[in-house]
Amino acid sequence: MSDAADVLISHCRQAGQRITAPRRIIADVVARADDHPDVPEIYRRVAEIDPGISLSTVYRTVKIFASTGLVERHSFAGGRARIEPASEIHHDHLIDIESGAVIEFRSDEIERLQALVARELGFELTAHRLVLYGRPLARKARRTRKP
Amino acid sequence: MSDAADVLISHCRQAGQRITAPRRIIADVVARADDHPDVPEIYRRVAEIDPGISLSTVYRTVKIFASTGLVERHSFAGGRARIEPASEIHHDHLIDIESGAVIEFRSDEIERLQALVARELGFELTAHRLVLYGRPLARKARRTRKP
DNA sequence: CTCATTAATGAGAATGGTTCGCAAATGCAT
DNA sequence: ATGCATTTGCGAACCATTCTCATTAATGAG
Repeated sequence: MSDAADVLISHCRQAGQRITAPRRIIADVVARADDHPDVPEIYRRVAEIDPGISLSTVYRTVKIFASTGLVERHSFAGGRARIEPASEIHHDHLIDIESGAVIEFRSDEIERLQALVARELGFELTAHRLVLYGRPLARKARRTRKP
Repeated sequence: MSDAADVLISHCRQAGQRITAPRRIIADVVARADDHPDVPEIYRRVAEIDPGISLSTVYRTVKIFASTGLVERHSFAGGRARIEPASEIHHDHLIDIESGAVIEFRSDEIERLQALVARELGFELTAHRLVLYGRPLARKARRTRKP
């Protein structure tokens, strides 16, 4: 049981939610996920630990976690929501269009400009979603192999 | 029949697609839409003109238009794809979290930084999606009513 | 203009993610 | 321990989207 999972369950308790076995397991699976799984995938992982837990419960629990802000629901592609444990530091995503891999990044400069743009439009920026799509550059100057 | 619709159908023809009555109508509805409707909504508008056109056909036709690049499919919120006729000049979107309204904007500065960030990560930026969410600022200096 | 060819359509079924409703099971304060 | 409100599991329901397939229609050749 990771500490991140502990944080999730303790927040649950503070929110007046009951701590149940399914929630512990789902918290653990979500907390240790580093690959932005969608809910069906989380369900698969949860099922490996306890096959009795229903898909509904996974959806419900993920929704609860998301409402505490400790877990984020993104929607990169076709409909399904992809989940990640929220980190203190905000980041955006870059999708490798060849492999589908999700790379996290952060640019304070871009963040700053976003707030600025929003303000110019007469809005207070409350959230944003930035996803870049890119093709890996031919890496001629790589230094992981000898020449 | 707007000229934008004409552009759509002529592109269709050039792509070897047949020009049919349903496609003409759907092209017209999409071309004159300025509010990012989703497909079911486009279907509703199409049905007002010709109730015989099926939802399947609307989906198929929108997909064709999207493949020509003349129409864009965004996914701002829960699952459904929202459609807009593509303009020459790229823009991003700001969502008014109170009204749900979609405001279009453009920031060359942000665009430039995105390409830069991608390159630093070892990618050639091929596309991006930026959506800002904001709350309207209290407009103290409004001048639409007298004091 | 007529035909044959072949793509497009309509209607409905199928899919896949997500939510709902409800009876049965369970956490938790007492 | 016990009662009761919260959760769960299961299946049905939903919604957007895609697929199937028989029927219809657009297009190019003659």
